[in-house]
Amino acid sequence: MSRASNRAYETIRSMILSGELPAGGQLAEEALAERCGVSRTPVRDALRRLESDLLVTRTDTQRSFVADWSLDDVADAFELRAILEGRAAKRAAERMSDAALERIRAANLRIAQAIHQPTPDVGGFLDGNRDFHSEILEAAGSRRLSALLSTLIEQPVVWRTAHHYSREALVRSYNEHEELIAAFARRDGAWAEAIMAGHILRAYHAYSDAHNGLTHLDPARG
Amino acid sequence: MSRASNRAYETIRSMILSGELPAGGQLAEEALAERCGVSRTPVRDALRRLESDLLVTRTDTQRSFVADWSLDDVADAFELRAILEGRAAKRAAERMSDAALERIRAANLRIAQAIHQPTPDVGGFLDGNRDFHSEILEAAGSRRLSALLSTLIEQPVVWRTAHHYSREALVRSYNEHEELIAAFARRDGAWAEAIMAGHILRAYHAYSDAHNGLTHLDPARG
DNA sequence: CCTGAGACATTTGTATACAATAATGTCCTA
DNA sequence: TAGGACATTATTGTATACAAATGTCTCAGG
Repeated sequence: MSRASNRAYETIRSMILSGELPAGGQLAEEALAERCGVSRTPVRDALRRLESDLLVTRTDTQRSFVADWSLDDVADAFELRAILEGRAAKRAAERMSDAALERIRAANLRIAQAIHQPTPDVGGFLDGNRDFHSEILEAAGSRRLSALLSTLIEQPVVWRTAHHYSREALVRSYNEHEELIAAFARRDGAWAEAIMAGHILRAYHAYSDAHNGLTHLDPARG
Repeated sequence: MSRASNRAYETIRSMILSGELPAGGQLAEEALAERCGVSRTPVRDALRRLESDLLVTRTDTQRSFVADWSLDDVADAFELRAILEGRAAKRAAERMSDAALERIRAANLRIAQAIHQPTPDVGGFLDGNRDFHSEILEAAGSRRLSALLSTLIEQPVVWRTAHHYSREALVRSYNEHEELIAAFARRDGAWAEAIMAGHILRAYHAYSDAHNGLTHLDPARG
């Protein structure tokens, strides 16, 4: 599944995450093939992968649609993330190498730099954030946990609203990361687990609040 | 992915679970296609699904192999199952309909009948057990939780050793199910969660004990 | 106006051929 | 004999054609 298949996967995935393909919309293989510039074979491959990511659903008659996330689904996903990423943080704290700890520190440093621009660099924040969390997952050393979490971390609704976070919210996130680092430095699994769970659930409520007031979403960042 | 694809999936899956395809063995698409009596296309489909079930792994160069489960992997999987199925039991208890409760009772009744044969009907036990747990998952009403757990419930090593459970072990399992039913009947989520977590972890240790002494596995049941 | 049967269009499933890539073996050189 | 470049073989990736299934529309009959 090298070039064409990955291309189809990335293309379709980003079209879903960006909202270019609307939630609930049907995904016809041939149309996607044309848009991606490949044949149907790699597109089918990509749809399978996206289905296991839960970004795509299939009817009983094998038609594919962009997954439609209800508010309950989002809450559900965050709750599970809190449990599983808490678990990951605990394991990570208990078995973290000094080198891994340094990489995690470095990731949060990049986050700090992204935040303290004249206008916060949200893209940079998201990159750093992804690195931060994936380093922890790596340190946890459980392939299974990684596999389970991979289906929970990418959520279209969240992705699309990330740009609306205020600088204050970004700073709060940074501070929680610092606290996590302190827990890791002390190899305190229980502490790390508690902070991580809180971190995820706070993020959920930030998302949730933003969606109670905002019915229209301004695509401009900042 | 109707007939041929499902057939390939079921065939390969059962060959893996039964041990006919040895752990670590390579899975060449064409060879599998021939054994399944279909072309490579549905086989590739099946391999993808099996990969997301973690029954198959792929190298960085896209060669497929039967997943090789280390003891740590098994422990890991059981631990996650305990957490997630505990969660499912809690949610189920909190929102269970009377009808669902009845179906769960019925499943455990089938288990009782399977156990109390002259020689215990292990196949019947496994069927009832699967129904019991999947009814709970259904009642929990979280598609995400179901999706996550589906990758954890089928484990080749466990599957292959199920036939070695003593009648006593089967009865213990039945009794724990009865206790779960009591928790459901009272809609006590915390109780249900605790029992379920214990139930899964006990099953893990039963498996683990069986594998400390047994290096050779007798295929005969009973 | 509703309903259902049937023709037609659309979409997905499978087989096959060929291209691209990875693994393996061979032979030459140092 | 060890090691490396090259040829050979095996395996996977992609495109395409066609088969099967599903969805849609029309129109007759009530």
